Amino acid sequence: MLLGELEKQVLEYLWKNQPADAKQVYSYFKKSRGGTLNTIQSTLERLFKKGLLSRLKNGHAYQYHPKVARQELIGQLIKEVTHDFVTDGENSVIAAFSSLSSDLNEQQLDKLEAMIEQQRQKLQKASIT
Amino acid sequence: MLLGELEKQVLEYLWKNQPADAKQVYSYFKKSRGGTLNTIQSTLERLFKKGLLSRLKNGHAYQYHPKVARQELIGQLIKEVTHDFVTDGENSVIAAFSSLSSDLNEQQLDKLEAMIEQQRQKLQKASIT
DNA sequence: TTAAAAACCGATAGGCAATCGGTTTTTAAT
DNA sequence: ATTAAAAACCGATTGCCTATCGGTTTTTAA
Repeated sequence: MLLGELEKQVLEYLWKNQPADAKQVYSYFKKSRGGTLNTIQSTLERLFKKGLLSRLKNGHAYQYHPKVARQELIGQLIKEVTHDFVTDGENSVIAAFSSLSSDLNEQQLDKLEAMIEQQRQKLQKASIT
Repeated sequence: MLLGELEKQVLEYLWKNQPADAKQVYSYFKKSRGGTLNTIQSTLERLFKKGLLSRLKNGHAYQYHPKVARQELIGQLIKEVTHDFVTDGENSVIAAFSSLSSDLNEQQLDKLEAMIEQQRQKLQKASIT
């Protein structure tokens, strides 16, 4: 899934201000980047079609809600972008790690290990069931 | 950096058969997907412009070499695709992990921990110097 | 010197984000 | 009910990029 620049920015906005209608989103971007309400509307429409937003009529205007969380989207994007290069049983995270491990400092390594531990717990519980 | 389908496939080929000239690459793809030599040539040209390949004249034809390793490219792509969504001091790997950890089984967690340990060693050595 | 091989150039098709004018539909106020 | 405003909806355009390929120029080797 390719996300345009405006799409990304609108997503960010919605993660912080949810829900919002086109007008609200527009009033936020108007200052910084101009454009028309219509542009925001079709951007929201595109994000909706991509399944990244849900929407409900509230009065006359749609209220848009993010349908995926930031982390979730990041994960999805990583999977997509790596998919063709990640072979056999290799996992994207493993691939990501071996590519990017040199960017990590000790605190981040600690954090990662803590998360691994968490995941181990989950697997443990699942295996008992 | 957006990579087209053919670009990805050509890259894969070059990682396995390096170096190669357009003709060689073409003779490989000819069977499976048809097309003309020219298509392969301009694909190689595009990859070259993107800095993913280097090339040297050998006789009359360019010899193309991958300039980035697979892991390296994966890392680069992940960074790009996550860049806009990864905030403050958060690292892409960390973000990736929290999104994708549930995909990992015990063996993979082991592997990841081993890699973390490796990275710790590196940091250790670097801090001594 | 010349024929073949390869690079180079240019054009076209197709896909997608961004943009925006104009039309239709919906809503709410009179 | 009527109508004016608001919002959705539609369609067209621009710009960027990959893929594709015909044709021309350059290079090389016989």
